[in-house]
Amino acid sequence: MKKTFYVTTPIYYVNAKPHLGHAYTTVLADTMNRFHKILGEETFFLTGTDEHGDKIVQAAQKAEKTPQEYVDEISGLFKNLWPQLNIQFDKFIRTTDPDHKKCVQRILQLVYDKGDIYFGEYGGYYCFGCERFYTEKELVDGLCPDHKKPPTYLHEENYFFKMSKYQEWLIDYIKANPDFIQPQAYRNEVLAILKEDIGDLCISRPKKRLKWGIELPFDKNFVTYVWFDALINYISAIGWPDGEKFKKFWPAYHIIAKDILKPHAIFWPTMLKAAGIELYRGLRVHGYWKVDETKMSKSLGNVVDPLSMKDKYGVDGFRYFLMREMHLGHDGNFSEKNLIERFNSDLANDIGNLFNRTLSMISKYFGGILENKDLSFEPKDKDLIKLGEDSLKKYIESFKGFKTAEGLENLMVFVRSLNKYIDSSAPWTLYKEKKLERLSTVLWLVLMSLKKVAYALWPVIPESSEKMLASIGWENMPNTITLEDEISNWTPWDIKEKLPKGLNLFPRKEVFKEQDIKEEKKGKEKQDYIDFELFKKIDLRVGKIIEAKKHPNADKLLCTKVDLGEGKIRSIVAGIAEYYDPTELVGKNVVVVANLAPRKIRGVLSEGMMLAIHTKQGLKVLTAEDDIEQGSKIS
RNA sequence: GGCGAGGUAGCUCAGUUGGUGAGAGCAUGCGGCUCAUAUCCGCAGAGUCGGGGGUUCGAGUCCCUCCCUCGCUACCA
Repeated sequence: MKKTFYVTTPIYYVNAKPHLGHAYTTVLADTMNRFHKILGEETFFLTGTDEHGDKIVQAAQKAEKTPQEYVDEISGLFKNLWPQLNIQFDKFIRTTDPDHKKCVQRILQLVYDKGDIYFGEYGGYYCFGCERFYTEKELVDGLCPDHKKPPTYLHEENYFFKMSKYQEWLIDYIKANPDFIQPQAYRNEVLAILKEDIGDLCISRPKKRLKWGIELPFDKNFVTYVWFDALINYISAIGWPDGEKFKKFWPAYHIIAKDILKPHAIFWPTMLKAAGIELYRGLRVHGYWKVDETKMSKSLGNVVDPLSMKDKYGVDGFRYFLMREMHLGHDGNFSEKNLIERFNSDLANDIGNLFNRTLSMISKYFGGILENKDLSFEPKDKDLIKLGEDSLKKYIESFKGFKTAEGLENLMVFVRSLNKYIDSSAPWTLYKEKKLERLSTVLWLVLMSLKKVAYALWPVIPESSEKMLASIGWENMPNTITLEDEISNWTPWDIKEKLPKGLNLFPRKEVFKEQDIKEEKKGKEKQDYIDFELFKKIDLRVGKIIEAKKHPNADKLLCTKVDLGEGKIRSIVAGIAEYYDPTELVGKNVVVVANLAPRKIRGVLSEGMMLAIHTKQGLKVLTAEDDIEQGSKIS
């Protein structure tokens, strides 16, 4: 039976336009999918959209549409975008698909019947504007990121998944399967998270507040929330439990960005375990693309939309850069300058020119057809063959590990050596000296090498790869021979028609001028400052401490009452218990950030921040002279 | 504050269990070729391998310490 390969991207939330990050993840998945195709495997590639939740409902209202109309529209944007990047998915799943909903409910019921879902109380920060809970991490400076207002702490009853029950098992599993989560750094991170109590997972929302979701099969008053909906797409898409595709393709490789590591590395395996479903095969985690901010600054007038890069440099130029420049697990830096340099050196100068010069010679010396197929290799030819096979093998190994940058570098070693080989063989001299037999051997060897290079590049730059293969008279497109077999296949093929005189797939691009680079540097220096407007936003005031006591539930914190002369007394929690006795603080005039967002600290509300000086001896609260009026503004 | 990952040529990165003068590509400079997209090939310069200390006959590679970056986390606010 054919080996199978199943790869997924996350399903993308339909409240935002696709950006560079989405594009990278999906191109990587497509590249991996195509790579396994040319390894001769039967593959399946899933992507899609995540369409439930409040944010969608609100966005729909704004657009004066029903949620369904709204998600239909945005989901379509994603679905139609990918083909423009030559991304060929096998299925595009939407969490509003009826099949998906049924599948989610079936799994919920299964886990519920098993006793791993219970009803309990939930408390969290709730924003009435958004009609949703936020985790502390999602809050920006203690405020709802959308409404910039402090959330309210609410209790309500909900359903929970007994995730903690599987914590020990998961630790053992990850330790026993080093390949399960990669790269290593993220595996370590997951193990670190698992050292602490992961708790149980709240999986529902009452319908009275959220209707746009999948109803719990065992309680009509609730819908499921986020993870029991979203993660299950990976198996609902292929027809769990009885579907043929599920039987054939599961388990999958999941590609994700590092921001959703925890749900995929912890929630999802425990969910699968609880449902008695085989775990996924591997999780592959990549970093972020940083986009050079100065390039995007308005003052320079050179704002760059990364997706427009494909229009400027072609789909393949863009895809190549993404795959070549991002080292799996690390953050990458996206800049047009780097893209141009990479495009010119690898694609235009090395690969493109190599194809062009070879075709040109075959055309000039043999009228476009290499007839002599009776080749005899000299030692230097055999060296080239050895080197080519080695580099292609390394390429395959790297790609199997999702390390595209490393793989492409290995392939470039072969490409460079081909340019060297042409130079040292000097076909133009052979031609002058009429050594036509040797000349045809040299050109065949280069041509056969080019076939391998073009073939190996198909996963990354499919369109160009196909053009390259066609240009050298090899019309048998991928799937007729596996890449691994092709590596050691050094037999000439029939060239039926004259090969073209040249092939200019990647015309060189203009390099950035020095001027631009200097301006870029100038912009960078500016970033180290904050502007005056920003400073003005900070409201510093003098306040008198009228009461101070230890925090009931924390060693390092003091709870104080501070009078800012505004008619009400503020409660401020300060992390200075190690340095001050509560009594010695009372009566002091201190400096307070008056407009800092309120926040609960270990259960006590803090409505401001007391400034303090970090001295070698410890913290010293910044004080003002005693006769200064409370509420005085500092600037 | 704790844990983890890093800090190697201008840039992106390799450097096996410590051992011949520290590497590759890109970028820079010089030279060569002419089939080719001013492309290709060769040569060269450049690095106190984050700082300091230690173990060792010998350390980028082990130990300690400090500094910096990133991630996670916390009784930071």
